[in-house]
This record gives sequence, C-alpha cells and structure tokens, in this order.
Amino acid sequence: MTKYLVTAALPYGNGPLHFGHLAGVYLPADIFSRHMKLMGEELIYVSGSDEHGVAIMQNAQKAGIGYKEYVDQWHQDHKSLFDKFDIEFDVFGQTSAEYHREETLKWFEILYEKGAIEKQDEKQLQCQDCKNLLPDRFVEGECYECGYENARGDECPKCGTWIDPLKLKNPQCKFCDSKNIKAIDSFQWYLMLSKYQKEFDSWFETKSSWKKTVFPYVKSLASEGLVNRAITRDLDWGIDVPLDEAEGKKLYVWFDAPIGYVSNTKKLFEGTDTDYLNDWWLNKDTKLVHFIGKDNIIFHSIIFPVMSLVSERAKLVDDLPANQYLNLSGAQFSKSSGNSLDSHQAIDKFGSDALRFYLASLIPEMQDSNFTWSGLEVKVNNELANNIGNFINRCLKFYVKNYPEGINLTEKYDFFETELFTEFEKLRVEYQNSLKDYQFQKAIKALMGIGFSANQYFSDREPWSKIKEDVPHAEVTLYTSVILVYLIGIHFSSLLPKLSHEIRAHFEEGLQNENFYQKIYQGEYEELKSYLNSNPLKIIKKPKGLVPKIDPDIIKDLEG
RNA sequence: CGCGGGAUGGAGCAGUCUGGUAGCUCGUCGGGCUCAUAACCCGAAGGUCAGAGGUUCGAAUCCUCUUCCCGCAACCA
Repeated sequence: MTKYLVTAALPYGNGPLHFGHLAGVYLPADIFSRHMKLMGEELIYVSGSDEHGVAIMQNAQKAGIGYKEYVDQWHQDHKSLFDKFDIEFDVFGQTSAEYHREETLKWFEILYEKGAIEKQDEKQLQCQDCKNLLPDRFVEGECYECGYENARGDECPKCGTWIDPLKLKNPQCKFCDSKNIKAIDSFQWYLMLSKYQKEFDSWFETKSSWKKTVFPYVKSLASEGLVNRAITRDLDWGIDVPLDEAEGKKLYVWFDAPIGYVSNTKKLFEGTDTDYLNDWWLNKDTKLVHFIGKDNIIFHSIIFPVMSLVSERAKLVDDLPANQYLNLSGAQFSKSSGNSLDSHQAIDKFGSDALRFYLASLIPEMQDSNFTWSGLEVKVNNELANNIGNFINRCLKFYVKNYPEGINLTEKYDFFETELFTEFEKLRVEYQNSLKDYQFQKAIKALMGIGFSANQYFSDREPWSKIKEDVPHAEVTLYTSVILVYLIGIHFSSLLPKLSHEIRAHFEEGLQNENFYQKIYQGEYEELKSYLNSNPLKIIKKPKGLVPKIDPDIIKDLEG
C-alpha cells in the first residue's frame, strides 16, 4: 500500500512568514495533504522550524536575547500563522530540540564512517579586532573583477561574479566594521558529493517526469559535476560536530535542516508502535514528496538525496513539486527593502477562506506570480462570492422559505441518474486528478465549473416562477440544487476547510459525519443514496451569506 | 556564446512534450431574469500566439538566430 510522506520546507526561524512562503509551499502542501487524506490515503504532513545558522545568531544578538529564546519566539509566531491559515501539519517541530540533535548526529556518524565526510584544510578570513571568523556573507570589499566597492563575500551584486572572499580587496568585517582582516589557516569538514556522482546520475535519470522548472535545471547542474560542500562552521550556535578535533565547530545549518524532516517524523511517532524509519522513511511503499520553493531545489534534489543514499536513513525523494516565487506588486517579498506586508494582519482582516482561495489561485506552478490587493478583491468577490457563495445562498434561502421541513423525492426522482450529476462527476474527477498532480489552478477551475453548472441549472429551471405553476418541477430543481450545495461543501474541504465546514453545518448530523462525507468525497454514493431514500433533505440552520465580499474601500486603503 | 524558466486578445493564465482553422477566468458591450451577496443566465466584440528566418501540405506548438523579463549554488519559499 502506497503511503505518502509529505514535507514542506522548514521555515527559517528568523523572521515573519510572508505570502510567498504560504503560496509557494505550505498551502499547496496542505491542500494536497488534505485531499489525499480525504481520499483515504495514509499520509503525514511534516514540517518544523529551521533554527540554526548565522543569520539567527546575528538577529538574536541584535534583539538582545538568547538564541533559543529567539527561535522559540519565531516558532510560536509561525505556528500561530499556520493555524490562522488552516495549515494543518501532523507535526511541526524545531531543529533546536534535543530529538533533532540525536537524529542529526546519527546521520553524521554514518556518513563520516562511510567516508562521505572528509576534513579539508582551507584558508579563512578572520577579523583581528573582534576575532570572528568571517564566512562569505560576513565580509564585504571591493570586487576583484569589476571594482565594485560593496561586493559581498559570496557574490558581487554588480557584475554577478561568484566571489572568493580571500581575494576581495579591502575586506571589511560585517560584525565590527574593522578592516583589520587576515587570512588564517583553518579546516572544515566537507560532504563529498563528488564521490557519488555515478549513483546520483543513475538515480536522477529516473526523474525526467519532474516538472521542467526542476529536472532540466538539476540535470544541467549535475552534469557539471557535483561539488563538495563544507558542512561545518565556526560558530557557537548549532549542533556540535561530534569529533574530538572539531572543538568549537558546529554543523552547518543546511546539513541538519533537511534531517529535520526525519527527526520531526520521529517526534510524531514517539510513544507509538510506529517505527519512523522502517514504517516511513525507509519503507519502499512510501512516496516521499518535498514541497519547496525554487531556491531550495539543489538541496532537495542533490544534497539531501545523496546524504540519504549514503546514510541509508531515508529513501530518495519521489516527487519534487517545486514552485516559483509569488511576488508582491511585481517584486520579491523583502522586508529590508520595504516590499512586504503583515501576514497576521491580513489573515485577521480577511480570514482564511478568502486568502487561501486567492493564494491558491496564485500558486506559482510554472512561473512567478504576483500578489496584489485588488487581485484579492476581484478573485474573492467575482469568483468565490458570486459563483459559489451566491449559489449556496440563493438556493438555501429559497429552499428553507418554501420547504422548512425538507423534501424527499427519491420515490419519483433519482438525482444520480441526471445529466447534471454526470457533469458534476466529470468535474469532480478532474478536480481530484488535478490535485493529485499538484495542478492547483486546474483544480480550482474545475471546482468553479461545478459552481457554474449549478447556477446555470438553477437559472434555466426558474424555480421561482415554476413554484407558482408547476410545483413538482420546482421541487426537483430545489431538491437537486440542495444536494449540489452539499456536494460542493464536501469538495471544498481540501481547499477551504472553513467554508466547507460551514456549508456542511447546514445539513443534518448524519450528513455532517466525517466518515459519511469522506465516502462521498471519494465518489462513493451508496450511503448518501440510502440516506436520501429514508430521510427528507432538510436544512437545519438558517442560511446566510457564507462568503462575505471584500469591501473595495478597504482595498483602496491598503493599496493607497 | 555560463545555466534554467518565461514572453499568447485590456489583465491573469491554459494550450507547446504527442504540429491541423486560438481556449479559460476576470474586465468591456448588448440582452434576459428577479430566487440570491447590484448576485445569476444568454450573446457579442477583442489576440495570429515577443521578433526574424527555417522545416512541413499545414506551426503558438519542431529547428535556428535576436530582443526583453525572472531566477541561479548555499541565511532568505
């Protein structure tokens, strides 16, 4: 039995999450996970905070608090944002936790024993005033290619040259601004990716079906030869390198971060009979899917797979549905340049249905997409509210007004034999197949199509006039439409869980039961049929507009 | 010639792998309806698919070149 191990890139515990993170990673992974679970698949959705690295150290120092305290704050902040967005992880842990350290050390030890990790000497810059070692980003100077004065230690922003920090002219320490910098002899441990080129190539060949923003890119990188990477740093925040001669060195954040997927799974099953390795990470029936943004492709397609291959503590990734970027008004989200917005404020103002709907429609599957406030207004008001929200409202209100006790028509009418139902099934299958293929735009289109068919049916049959001259005709229309409302409610549960729940809440308890509607989600209607045979279809809650429209004035304010 | 992706009606996108009279959502215009959140339904206008060349009976779709946009190696979805 195939089971699904879904991971979402560990958010870095160093700042607020923005819509790009949500639309690119957490939302698609959440929709996918909810969908597969509803389809009856065994699936876990794993993520957690990524909490090591220099950037965190710097910002914690700036904030004047301890590292652990600092990352705990962001962990809580991210968690609460995910809650508001109805992003439902099975586990959301922390890489600063002890269980993660233990798992990471196991990986290191195995890789080290197998010769995949080697010590190499290297020159490093050290500030002679503050005594800090200065890895790439912590030194600035003059580019030796183009002469640009503020080149960073890794890349010259002007000419794009990949900088060797040792060759920078007039290097300056980013910690204390001192220019008294010397190259000293040092050493680090390297992950010897180049040793595994062959194994990597033959594995990666089998992934040609990955999307074209991923496969050709990785293939071209790999064909240039896998590059060994330093996986230790001279820092005082992180996991200690478990070697005698590595005093004062920590594992580099990018080494331990992906192991976080594994360690968080371990945490999830702690105290149960489930073995996180044999039942999940090493199970050949497990399908491993990493949801990530495009910047993360190399780690998830090359580095972590090679680590897994050698350590044999994880199977290799099966699917890598990496997304492009969601931009804000045409430019990347960036707090430092002011191109940002407060995700918490936004979700508090508009709610998860509206934002999930808009962001899902913006999931940058093949190319960068663009968030705008007016886009939110247009999308939510014109599509979700006018199509779906309005159909539910017009239908339920009319129904309750005329048939407060419900209708039972099964004696003379079979909804499941109608053309409308056939059309519904076609769209439902399209919707679900698209979700399974990570094609979220297509899925939404199919879902909207159901709303359109429903409105069309309702309008064509004019129950408002038929009810005066041909009551049975009107009854069929209303009865059918209310069934559609129920079905729409069920099928929204992966995309908009709140709205879905609110729709279902209008129906009697038996229909609200999760096991009951899950069958329907899967396209099995027997139980629904027998329910309808013996019960009138009754609305138990006074209908009201479920999808409130967004006030254009609020949007104007936000854009102003 | 560093690498990868992209360029399709006013806007946002699908179609490109597996060539055969250009499709979807929104917007616009005209009509209908009044159950409903000024919502819904019907119809119309509007593009020759970044540019040039080539292959072909036929190309948005394959090939070549050009232009422009985005991203790119280790903090950043």
